[in-house]
Amino acid sequence: MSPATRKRGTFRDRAIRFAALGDDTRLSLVHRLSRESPLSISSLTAGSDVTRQAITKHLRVLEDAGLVRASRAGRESLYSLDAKSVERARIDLDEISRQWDSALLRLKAHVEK
Amino acid sequence: MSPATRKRGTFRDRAIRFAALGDDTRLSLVHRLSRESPLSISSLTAGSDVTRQAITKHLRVLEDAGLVRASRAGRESLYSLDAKSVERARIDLDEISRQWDSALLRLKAHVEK
DNA sequence: CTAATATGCAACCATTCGGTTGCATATCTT
DNA sequence: AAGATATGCAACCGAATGGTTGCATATTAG
Repeated sequence: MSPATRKRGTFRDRAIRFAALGDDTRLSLVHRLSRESPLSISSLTAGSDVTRQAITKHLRVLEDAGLVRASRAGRESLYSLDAKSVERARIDLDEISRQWDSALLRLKAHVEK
Repeated sequence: MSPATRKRGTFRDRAIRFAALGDDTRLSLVHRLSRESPLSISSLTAGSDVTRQAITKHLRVLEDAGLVRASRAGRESLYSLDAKSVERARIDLDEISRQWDSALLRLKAHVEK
């Protein structure tokens, strides 16, 4: 199933995003791309302690999660952050917080009754 | 290193939180706990399609990431969401978004100059 | 007391993951 | 054209993951 045809909002889809962020190398890539985009695979590899191939794989994971987009420019592959996808992850966390808050309110009301 | 003594804010620490959320079974546990806490392992297992042992392991992962806290009540282990930890994850995403926004502003300023 | 319930511990298994190395290919640069 | 640079592809490897089953133990209910 492609990202486009895949139904939105299942736990799996959301989990894939979080899983992509759930590795320190990838998280550091996301941070770099949030400060400067686009960046090539080589420049992303420079300043990392792993191989270019490892970085390539990580970028692929981020891309599959929709957190990052790639475009070819000559011999370089340039990666940019997809801010929308980061926002989607944030919204997921917001939902959890909201449900928690309202659960607390219900509990409080129940205790006071 | 215990969660308390571990230095805050490294990519690894943040990544561990996201990694804990990066599994659909665990994400669904977090969702349930955000609506109703505390819940026992048994009740969390009911309504899931995996074994109690699997759930136990997942809860342990969530607990190690600080997203959830356990307490014993008689023969039951009761798990609650730790809202602070969810908030911390949200803050991490906010930081990424903010850096992205300011990078965009810098780019815009540069182009207009 | 006895049976049922709730959990813990440990071993085991297949798959995924993060990483490497080696080689091929495409695109500049000179 | 030739060399340097940037990337892609594939095989391989050890460790971590997600899951199971079997058995032991503790607590509560009848």
